[in-house]
Amino acid sequence: MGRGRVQLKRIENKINRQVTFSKRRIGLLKKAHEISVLCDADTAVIIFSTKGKLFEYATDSCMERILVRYERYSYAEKQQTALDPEANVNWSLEQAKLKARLEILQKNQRHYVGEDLDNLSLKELQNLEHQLDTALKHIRTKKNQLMHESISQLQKKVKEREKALAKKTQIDQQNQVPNTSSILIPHALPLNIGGTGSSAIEDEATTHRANTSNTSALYPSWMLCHIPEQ
Amino acid sequence: MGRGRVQLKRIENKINRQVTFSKRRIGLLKKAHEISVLCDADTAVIIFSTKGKLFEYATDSCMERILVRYERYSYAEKQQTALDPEANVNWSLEQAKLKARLEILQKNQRHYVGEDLDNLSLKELQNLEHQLDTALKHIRTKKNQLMHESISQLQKKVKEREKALAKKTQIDQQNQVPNTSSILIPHALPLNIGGTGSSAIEDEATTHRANTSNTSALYPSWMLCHIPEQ
DNA sequence: AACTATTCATAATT
DNA sequence: TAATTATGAATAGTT
Repeated sequence: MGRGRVQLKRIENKINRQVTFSKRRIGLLKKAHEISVLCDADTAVIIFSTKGKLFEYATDSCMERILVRYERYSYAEKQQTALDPEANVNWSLEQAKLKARLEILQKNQRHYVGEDLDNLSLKELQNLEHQLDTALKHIRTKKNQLMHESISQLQKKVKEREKALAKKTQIDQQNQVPNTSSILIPHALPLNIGGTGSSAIEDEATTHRANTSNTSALYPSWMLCHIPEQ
Repeated sequence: MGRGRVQLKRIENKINRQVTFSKRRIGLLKKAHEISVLCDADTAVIIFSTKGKLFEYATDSCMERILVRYERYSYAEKQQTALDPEANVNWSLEQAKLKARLEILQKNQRHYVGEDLDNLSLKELQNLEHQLDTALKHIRTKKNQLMHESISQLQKKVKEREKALAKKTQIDQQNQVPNTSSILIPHALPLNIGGTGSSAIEDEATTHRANTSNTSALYPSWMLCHIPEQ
């Protein structure tokens, strides 16, 4: 990368090594974060510089959780881990971190339902507004999609019934039973599946705007972490 | 990288996610090795796939050494002593509960930002829509309130300055220095305070954000640790 | 699994 | 120390 190919051996020039370390460290942590988010992976990176300074990344900012998971994974080979006093420490740390995260999430949650707004700045309020606006657009898009699907299905059913009735009528007539007075002719269904008082058409207009809007870079990425699928 | 820009969010397509995971996993481990060799750093990478499979890299292939070093480095945070085994059980139970709550909250959180909507029913979508709609109203009310407050303050300041200038002018005239041509007469502020769309204040905030943080849009905040290495 | 068209990362340079 | 730039690497989408 950069000017010229790079040899995979220790950079002897101290300055260059330091500079390269800084750059690559950032790159490595960034990529760890990316695979974590993109691929739903639990990732931890630990880097000690030559001088012993620590840099780290962990999915959800919770290194201990991943390290515990790591230790547990290789538990089969080391039966002692569970009895190790240090494991206890890890547990309590994990506990504290979980609680902290819970609190943050709960606080955010309240913001998302429009509560506890008093301590927010104008800028924060604007961010929140934008975020919810975007979310609403997504939701309405999805809702519309579902409604259209269900309408299509209903219409399909109606047509089927219409056909069946027509056929039956024909048969009845052939059988010289010309009693058609009781045949029910289906009409178009009176569909008015509105959302929050707004009409479907209005929603659709909103939807189109949603499709073109940019949603990335709005949320703090940690808060959006997915639920592990296992 | 590759065809088109990639946005930092979970890849929903399972196949694509799996493929990307394989590729990026290799890339990440390779880069970990490179920084390790080039910059003489002690590096460890742990990756759990969605399905729980473990992948790892450690300088000199000795993960335990690095993990021990890590624990030692952050030992200051863990002053807690070992607990009796009974407490341990309770803790793990507590842990499980916390995690369950966290997962629920996280799932909700995603809904609140308009993601992961695929498994929701029409009714759930409508509820969500209503909830967010209400929240948005609260938020906008609060925002408007804040903006009005700040406007009042600004107008107050303007008036004060107006007064001061008027006074000074008077004094100048009394002192036979009739130079009033350069006096700036403040006008009413051009205020255009809308709800959602494009208010002057909103635009200004946005502009400011763009100017000051064009790098932090690219890198998550944790990555922007500008502490130079000692 | 192999192949590009692109974007990204970064070594060298300023 | 911080930008800029030329260049090699990584990789998303495709076959």
